Amino acid sequence: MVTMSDVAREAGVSMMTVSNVLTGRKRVGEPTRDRVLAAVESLGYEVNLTARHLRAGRTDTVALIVPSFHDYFGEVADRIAPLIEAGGRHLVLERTSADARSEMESLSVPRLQMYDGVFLSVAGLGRDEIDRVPTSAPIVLLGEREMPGRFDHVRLANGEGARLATAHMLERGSRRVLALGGAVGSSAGMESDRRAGWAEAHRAAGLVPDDRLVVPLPDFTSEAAHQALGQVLDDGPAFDGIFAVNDTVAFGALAALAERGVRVPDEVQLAGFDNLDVSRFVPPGITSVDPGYDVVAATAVRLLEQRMAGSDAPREHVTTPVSLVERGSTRADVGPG
Amino acid sequence: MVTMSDVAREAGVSMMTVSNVLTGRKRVGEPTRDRVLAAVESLGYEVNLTARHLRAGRTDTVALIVPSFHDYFGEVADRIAPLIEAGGRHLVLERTSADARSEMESLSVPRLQMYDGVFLSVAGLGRDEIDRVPTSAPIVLLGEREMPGRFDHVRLANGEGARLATAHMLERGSRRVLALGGAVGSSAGMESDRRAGWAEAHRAAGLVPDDRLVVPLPDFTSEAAHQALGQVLDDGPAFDGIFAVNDTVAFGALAALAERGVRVPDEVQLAGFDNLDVSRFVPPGITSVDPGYDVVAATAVRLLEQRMAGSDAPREHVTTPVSLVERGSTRADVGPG
DNA sequence: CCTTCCTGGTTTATCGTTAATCCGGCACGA
DNA sequence: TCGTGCCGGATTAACGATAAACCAGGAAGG
Repeated sequence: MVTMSDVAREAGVSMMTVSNVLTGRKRVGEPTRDRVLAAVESLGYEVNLTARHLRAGRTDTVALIVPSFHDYFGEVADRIAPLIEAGGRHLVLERTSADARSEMESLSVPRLQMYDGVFLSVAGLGRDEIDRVPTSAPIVLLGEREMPGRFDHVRLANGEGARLATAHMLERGSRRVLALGGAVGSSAGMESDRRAGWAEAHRAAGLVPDDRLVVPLPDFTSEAAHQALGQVLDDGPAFDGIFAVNDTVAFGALAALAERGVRVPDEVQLAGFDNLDVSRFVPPGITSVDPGYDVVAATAVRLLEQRMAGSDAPREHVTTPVSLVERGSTRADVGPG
Repeated sequence: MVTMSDVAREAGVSMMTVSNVLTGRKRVGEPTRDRVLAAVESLGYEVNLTARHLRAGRTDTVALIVPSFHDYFGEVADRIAPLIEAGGRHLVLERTSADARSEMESLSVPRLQMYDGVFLSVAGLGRDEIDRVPTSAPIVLLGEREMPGRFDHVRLANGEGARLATAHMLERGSRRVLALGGAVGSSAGMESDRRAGWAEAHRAAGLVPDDRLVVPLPDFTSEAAHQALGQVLDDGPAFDGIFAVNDTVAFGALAALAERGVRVPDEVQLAGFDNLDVSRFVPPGITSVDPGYDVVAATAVRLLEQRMAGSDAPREHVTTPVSLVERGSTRADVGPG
């Protein structure tokens, strides 16, 4: 590896002069600069960023650490990246998950400290892991869990989104809306928020939420939803609407319905959450709660940059608004039933 | 920031002893170890990875640098991550793209050298950028471009996949299969490979490929496909099958067909490429070419680890096999027409 | 009793870069 | 003529960790 001192020797100057030429932080005479540049060129020198980072005490890099790059977080990442770049920093992504050991690993404090700032999704994390993370580092939590106040936190208006979607289907004639992927217990997660919204919409419509309409899922995949809904269709309670906890789950539901010839939205209305790009195109178009990705991204970046700038203002917990995008999977008008 | 020397002072030992306790690389007496650990605990010391990396000359980190985290690369990333972790290293993702400046940025040699190894997708890159990358670093290219032999390279059997899908539809009664997202010119990219396979299937079936059936797209998004296919349906050549350059494009096509009441697969068969998870669930199930993600990932990781181990064996260019997954969007039997 | 070896630890030097300081000259104003 | 400044550049000293060499003291062996 060719280092700065090689260049310095080749050009007959000191290392500092090479550094100054390359960073432009101090004035260097024309002829000297030329000799340095020539040496750089001929030796093929490239600065060693690790060394620079050590010296500088920062990495100019921000990490987004999420359980999966798909769907929701993929969309968020796409929005955050340009904002971070605009701030002169660099964004990298890491996954939690894989196995438990490597989850600890990527959340280890030393690793977090390699970054000037971190967006951390707490979706799949235990409370213990989070409690081990020191408050000192600039960290913004993304996610739906109720979290200790120690960190800035951006979350969606999950309850409101679920309420919007469910109310919409109730308005359009549904009477028994399944909550697909709802949590039956009272765990403090995204799914319980969404379930609360589902229940609230029922009550607002003068209906009593029926717990048998809450269908839990082992995970929020299409496959799990496909299986579970198949079961319900075969020998579960009757229903005429589905609020899926997210769009991926909605696709699984769509497949189960199609297999049994159940027409959407005529017999069953369907709404999801996340408003994925593909949801717009999958016939008949999946009605979905839009998380307002741009706002989520902008808010998260604002909080993080504030923290990276050294602010010790009180932590903020921001809930960003959501909206309902109506498509063909729910009825445009109140149906006959 | 609390450093190792703080710990050493607190414990009344030398820095090396602290280091040895923490890394376990040398034996340390029981009472000394206890004092060190106590000091670590009380000061909240955490090792500085940047410094360790500088000293060690490696980062134990591998990067996957791709144009987007969606779809194909999202799937690949999911498969590569555990394999890299299993090798005791850490995987991070970066995006090329954003703007041109930051594209250069993330591909700059200094940045690449921060990683022990790099998977690089050349999808959106100019030849110039690639030529600037030195061969010395362990780099495995992922992608469909014809690339200089300087790098290890994993690519899909694109032509074969397109041929499989097209032949399948021709067998099942289609006579005029659209190539949606094919390149009309002879640019050396994935789309031209796929188009070649499309043409070959036609010839093998005794048909003359009709260039008017090749529909170029500005980009491979659902929206672009939706627009373009709408145009074709309104006043383009007649067709009874669609080979979409990827599944995302296929979704756009599906929407355009549905809007006009064209039945799939009865009137038009549809096949895509990538076999995304969702393609299995979107009614009627999208027939798709499966890229064999596991093989792609395993091959790429094998090549990179070889290179990281210092091998200077000749570069390998591996083409991994694909397979066709038949679903409801193509006909199970030859139809009446 | 002296050499040899081991144990548990310290000292020294270095990874590659850069902030801060220092220094020799030359120009310029008083 | 002598400060006073400035300019271009060199020296010094870190950033935080660790490999390698070194060393004190006791045990073992002859």
